[in-house]
Amino acid sequence: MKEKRNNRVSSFDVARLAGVSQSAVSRCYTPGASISEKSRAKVLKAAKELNYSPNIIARSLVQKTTRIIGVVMNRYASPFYSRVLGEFTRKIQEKGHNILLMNIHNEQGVDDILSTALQYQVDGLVITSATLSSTVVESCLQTQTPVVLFNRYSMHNEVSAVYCDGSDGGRKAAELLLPRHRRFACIKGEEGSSTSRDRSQGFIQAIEENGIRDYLCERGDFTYDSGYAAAERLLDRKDRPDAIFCVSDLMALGTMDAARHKFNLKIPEDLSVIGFDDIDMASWSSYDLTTLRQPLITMVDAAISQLFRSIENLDEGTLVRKLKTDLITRTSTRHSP
Amino acid sequence: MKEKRNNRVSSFDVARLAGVSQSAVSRCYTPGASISEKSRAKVLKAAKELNYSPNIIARSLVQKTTRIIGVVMNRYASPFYSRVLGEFTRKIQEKGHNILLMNIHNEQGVDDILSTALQYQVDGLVITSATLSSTVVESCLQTQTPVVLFNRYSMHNEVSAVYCDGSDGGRKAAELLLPRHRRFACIKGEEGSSTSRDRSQGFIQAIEENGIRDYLCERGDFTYDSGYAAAERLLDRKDRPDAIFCVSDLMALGTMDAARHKFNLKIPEDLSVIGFDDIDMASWSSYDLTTLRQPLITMVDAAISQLFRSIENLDEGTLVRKLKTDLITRTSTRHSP
DNA sequence: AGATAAATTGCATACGTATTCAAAAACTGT
DNA sequence: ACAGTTTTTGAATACGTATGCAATTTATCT
Repeated sequence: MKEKRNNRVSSFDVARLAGVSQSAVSRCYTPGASISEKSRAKVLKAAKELNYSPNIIARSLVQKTTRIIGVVMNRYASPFYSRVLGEFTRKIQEKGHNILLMNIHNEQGVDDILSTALQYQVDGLVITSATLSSTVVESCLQTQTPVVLFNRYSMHNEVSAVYCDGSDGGRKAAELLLPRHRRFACIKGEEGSSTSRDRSQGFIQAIEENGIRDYLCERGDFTYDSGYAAAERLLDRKDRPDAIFCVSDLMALGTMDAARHKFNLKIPEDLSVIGFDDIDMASWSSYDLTTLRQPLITMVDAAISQLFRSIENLDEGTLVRKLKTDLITRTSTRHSP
Repeated sequence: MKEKRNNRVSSFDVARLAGVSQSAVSRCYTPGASISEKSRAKVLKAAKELNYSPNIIARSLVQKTTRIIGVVMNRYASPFYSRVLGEFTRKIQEKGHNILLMNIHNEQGVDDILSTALQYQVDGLVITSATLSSTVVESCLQTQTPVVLFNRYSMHNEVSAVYCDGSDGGRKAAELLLPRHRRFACIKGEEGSSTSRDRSQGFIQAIEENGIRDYLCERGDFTYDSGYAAAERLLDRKDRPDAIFCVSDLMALGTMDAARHKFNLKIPEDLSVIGFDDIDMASWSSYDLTTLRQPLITMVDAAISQLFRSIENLDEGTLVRKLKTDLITRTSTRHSP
């Protein structure tokens, strides 16, 4: 079976029909190339007749540029990352490039995925969900493929990155809660997650600096359900917390639902909850969640412009940009006005 | 500036280092090709030393297959479509293919987007958010690019499609609500949306068949905010409805929040709300929304397997699959047990 | 018109791989 | 050891485009 389709029309076909050379038809599709109006007209007419359009794969081979950006993600079921992806595609398409979307399922397949991205000769790489092995970094350097990490950063600054200061965000959360609460808790994400680590560390450090040592910690995996479950464990205790910081909004929403519907607690009277991200749902009136907003648009802008600077002028160095979160106070927390 | 990078290592480089021909190194990466263990070892050693891996773009040119599937979407901020996208990427990657993600912003740019997808010589096309112009259909036929529409269908069955029976879903919603309610309303999506049209028609037809004529209609755009706003308009009336069918869950959630927090209504005592999709949030305990579940996994499976059947064996015809929704009854509606 | 400059054209080649084909090498059984 | 068979090999070519270059045409100016 599987007959190869050789019925694609090539530039030679339209050249023959138009009575010009193949070069001419190519030049017709190359902005700024030297071609007379007369030939252009003939070519376009023939092209339309045959329904021709240039084969980008072949073009990429000779031009050594595919106009493809690899975007590596995982869990974009998450509202935050699904908006991030939306912004990236919008911006990248605006720049006349296209997106090879690569999903990472288990952290161990990362190298394979990135290597196939490189095999597709992508012009650049956006990575939101993986730490790069040194092998991969080396491959990117060798092939001179610009890379920008999004909400990740590498310890040694050998690759560009844009991310949010999670530690500072956690600290802001603590500072908001400290005055009016007594028993603090934190719901973190997976052990290996750097974002979870930074955010919770900032929070914990700040409350420890205020002499508080007996705070509680639970772990989730950034999902609503895991937040709900973690909250159940916390609120079941007799020394239940009266303030919970969740390292993601989704877990915070789960926490609120557990508190209200399973434990019949009033928010914020009995319990303050604070999240991280500022996803759409945080502002829904059922939740009205106080949270640390990641400046999503700014972050994507920064990542994209850094990436394209590197693409257009390869000898530029790496750049790491750390942005601050904005504290968005809503009614899920008790706090001074 | 913009120096072309000619430092990529090619099969010739590793051939030279390994002391074999370029053909040999190519065969090393072609499963089933005829090559001795001895040469293979030499090649792999050299390849590793030079950190070589084959250029898929060049390979695609000769093999006439890119192993790329174009996926065309819009508004994947929406939880439903972001899960759809997640499933598609997972399945497509499992099959050893990759995804060219194309976002549609305004319905008029569709042709451009699809035509660039074709220029990239994609092996197949999944389209979730656009109706195809006849020009595009023709291009796909000419290039023999398999296409499958997702939650869209074309009137003339000339292209494969997988979608959900929206009309039947709307009817089920009506049947659930009819016994215990008196004033019905429907919140639709944009005028041009076929999914909105089917779902609302099914609903309206069913209640009309029961002799009810004075139902209300409002329009949103599938978002939470638009659902909230539409509900405000409905609930502000003195003849306010006691049952609202929304053609998407997100609008239903907005409706619930408006009812509860702006109008202080009890759900379901004062108002029943029913949605469509069964997104994650529908089952959150703050909402517990009755809804019509689209069998997302089944739908994606069907779409993928149809697509790959066409890819592997081009002479297969088109196939249209219409699936049924499942009514998921939760506590946002009054209904018989 | 003629000389010169400028724009256009087609030829040939390169991009990096897969693959056909004929030649060479490695086996097989006697 | 030898003819016959199978496996492996490298040279040559194709894929569809862009582009450097020399040749040709067209425009410009006196």
